[in-house]
Amino acid sequence: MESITEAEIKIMEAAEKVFYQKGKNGASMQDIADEAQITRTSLNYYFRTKDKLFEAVFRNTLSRFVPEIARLIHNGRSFRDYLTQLVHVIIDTMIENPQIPVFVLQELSSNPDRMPQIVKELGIDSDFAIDTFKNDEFLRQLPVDPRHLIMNALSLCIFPFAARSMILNLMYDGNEDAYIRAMKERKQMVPFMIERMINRMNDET
Amino acid sequence: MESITEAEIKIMEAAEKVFYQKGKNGASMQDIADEAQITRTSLNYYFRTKDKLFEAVFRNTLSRFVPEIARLIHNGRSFRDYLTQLVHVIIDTMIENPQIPVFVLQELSSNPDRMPQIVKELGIDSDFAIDTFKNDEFLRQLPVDPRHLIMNALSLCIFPFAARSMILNLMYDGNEDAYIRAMKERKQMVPFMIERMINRMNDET
DNA sequence: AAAATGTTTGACATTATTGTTTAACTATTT
DNA sequence: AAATAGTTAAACAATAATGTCAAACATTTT
Repeated sequence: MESITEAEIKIMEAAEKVFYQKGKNGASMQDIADEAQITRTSLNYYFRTKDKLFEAVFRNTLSRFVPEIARLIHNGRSFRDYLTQLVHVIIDTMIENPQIPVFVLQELSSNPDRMPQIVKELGIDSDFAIDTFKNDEFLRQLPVDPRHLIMNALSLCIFPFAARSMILNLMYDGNEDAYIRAMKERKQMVPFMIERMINRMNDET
Repeated sequence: MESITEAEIKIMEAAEKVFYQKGKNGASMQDIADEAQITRTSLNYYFRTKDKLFEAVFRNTLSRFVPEIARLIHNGRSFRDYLTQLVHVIIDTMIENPQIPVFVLQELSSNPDRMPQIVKELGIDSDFAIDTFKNDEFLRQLPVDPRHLIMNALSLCIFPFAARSMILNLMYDGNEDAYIRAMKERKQMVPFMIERMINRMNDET
């Protein structure tokens, strides 16, 4: 019976906190053990190596939103609907955990293979997704490359969290509530922009 | 006579390469010494500590685009012009050095104080910039919060480089030329979108 | 309660990393 | 060429970090 014990949960929470804050290499096993209030030896007992622990935390992080996105893709809704829903899932997740973007981007950049692997395991088959988009009649008649549309949606959702400290301090004067409020506004604004983008492009090109 | 020697340049180049690749904590002084083909002791001779070396590399990175942006702000052009130029500066810089976004965002997140400090030294006075925007008549009559506009412009420019490996592999099949071409397209597309954003918002709200 | 299983701890071994010192070496100045 | 300043390198010291082991301890099963 392989079930997740209380201790493991406590460790994962501590590890997540420390990894988010200090990054994979900046965090030591001792830091994490301290945060979890156990000895470092116990940490090794549960997760054997730092890399295994990191992988567990990373997978856990991705599992907060990747399965939802997988469902969106496989539900076969229209591209418009898909983008709108995607925006909501992403922004809601990031409001809960603003450090995710840097954490994920950092790992993606220093180890480009791990993430695609896990994403696949969590239910997103990139080939399937690409095929779906390629066969969407709506997309086929769009004068704008849908890849730009997807990039735009992701950019507009994720970047403001990736650059959180700068934006918070420079634009919102360190007022966290104002910052969060702005991020929530974006849940409406981004789909609106995407929509307008598609229409205008249709009009003018 | 404090001038930059050839050795220092060689070291900075090596350090930049290694820091970009492995991050501040992932990179060791030995890694950098190897890359620069000198002994680690020489490295310490020139830069004394790892943190000083990192700071030098970080400042050097910022100096590639921050002064240009500072000039844009102080030239007192209209907000529209400013955003358009900003987009060009950023995308051009990132095409030259796609690893900058993750490098900077990582440091910004783990050490939020260093960057604002250096940015100021490189000529951007954030208070001045904010005042300028606050007094722009065009902005005052806009129905959309200009902070969102700035966030949007930055997001659309920077994120596609921050998530480079994912976008390259999933959307452009690993074809670097196609990826670069797409990024160049965005130099036109992003200002166009910002423009449309402003107009449509005016029309409909 | 004896046995078996699971968990915690302290001690250990190993390696990686950083920064310093001292001596050798090189180039430049006087 | 003697002296000076600048550079390199080997050796050293100190610490930090990882992973393993065996013994102690606790909990559950038989």
